[in-house]
Amino acid sequence: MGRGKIEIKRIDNATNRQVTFSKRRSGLFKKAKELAILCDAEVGLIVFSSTGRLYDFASARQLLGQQFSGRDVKDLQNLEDKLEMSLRNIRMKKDQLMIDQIQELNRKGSLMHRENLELHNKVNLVYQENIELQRKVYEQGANEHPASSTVKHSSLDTENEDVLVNLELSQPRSVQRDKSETPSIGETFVQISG
Amino acid sequence: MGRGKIEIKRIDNATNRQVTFSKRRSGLFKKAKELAILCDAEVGLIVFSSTGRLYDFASARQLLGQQFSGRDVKDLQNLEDKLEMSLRNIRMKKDQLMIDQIQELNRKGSLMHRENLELHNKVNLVYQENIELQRKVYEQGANEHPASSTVKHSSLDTENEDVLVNLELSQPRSVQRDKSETPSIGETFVQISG
DNA sequence: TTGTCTATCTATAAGTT
DNA sequence: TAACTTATAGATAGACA
Repeated sequence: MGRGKIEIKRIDNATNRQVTFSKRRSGLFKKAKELAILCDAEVGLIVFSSTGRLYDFASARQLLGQQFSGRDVKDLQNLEDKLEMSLRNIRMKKDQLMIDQIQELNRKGSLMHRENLELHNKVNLVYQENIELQRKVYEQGANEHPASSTVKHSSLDTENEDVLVNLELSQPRSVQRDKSETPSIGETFVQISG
Repeated sequence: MGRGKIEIKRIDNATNRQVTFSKRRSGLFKKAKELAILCDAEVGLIVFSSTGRLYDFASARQLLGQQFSGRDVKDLQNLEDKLEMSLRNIRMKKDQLMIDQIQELNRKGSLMHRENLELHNKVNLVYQENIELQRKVYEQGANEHPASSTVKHSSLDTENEDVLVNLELSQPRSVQRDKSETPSIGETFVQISG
């Protein structure tokens, strides 16, 4: 229904596909609503785009199953079975997703922990170096300007254990990255839901 | 989209409504399928006519929820909740329907039982009458043709209890009647599913 | 009822902004 | 990218078989 006739097969061009999806989806929902009104029918429609977005419609402002006076037991049993199977599938998928994400979080957590240990060692080294430098500066200063010794100890002057704990508990920056992108060390956080 | 434009409101004429339902339903399902194919989307469509007939379509030959790699946990939780509520509603409706039908069966069963008792009494009466008649015939025959006494006892010549049991266990004729029609006594059977 | 016909209305593909 | 435009394909209301 347009300038040209199109074959009914997956549209290759992603942009065209998205545009057509948007147009046809709104057309479909419109027609579903019209059918419900014109013919006094119950209509339920659910659409997932290929990118995972959800669109749905149910006539009569009520969930499936709130008015089935006309249905017989066999039909209802059938519907119940289908819904139960869908429910099982969705639960499984959801559980798997959560398990995956927990594993991923654990993996990245342990990476971060290793990174923290390394940073801790680095800090320790720099700290020792610093003390050494300060000592030298102090000795030099004592020789040349005995009265102007003002180089203070920095905040690094704490227990090593404290430094490590602070690093582990630090808040992640807000992340919204493509999953396929390889995260650099120090950006290993995962969001549970979108 | 036809000879005239129509307003989107319930079609009053039942015949027109049915015809329009049939046409538009097939159009809707066609478009749902096209959307699924053209745009690589998951589409689920379910329609109940006002007379209670069910039509449905789900893309990709699988039940809702068998391929949701792209979905996040929040969406799936949402879907799970909706399906669970639908399931509860359908179960309740089904259970109520079955309870109603069991009650109806009990009611009609007790009617039948009463009817059987009455029939039993009637049979008893007729049987006694029969015995009386046979006796008279025998006495008459003995007077006129002593050698030709051939009137036999019929199959009614059984224990009363047996007669009653047989009546209660008799097979119903096949019934497919409108529920609103008042059944005559002796046709009080109910079908569980259509 | 169920299908066919066809004038007319609607949806939309491709193009434009 | 999203919103308009427009020519054309597609859907369908009403009539009839």
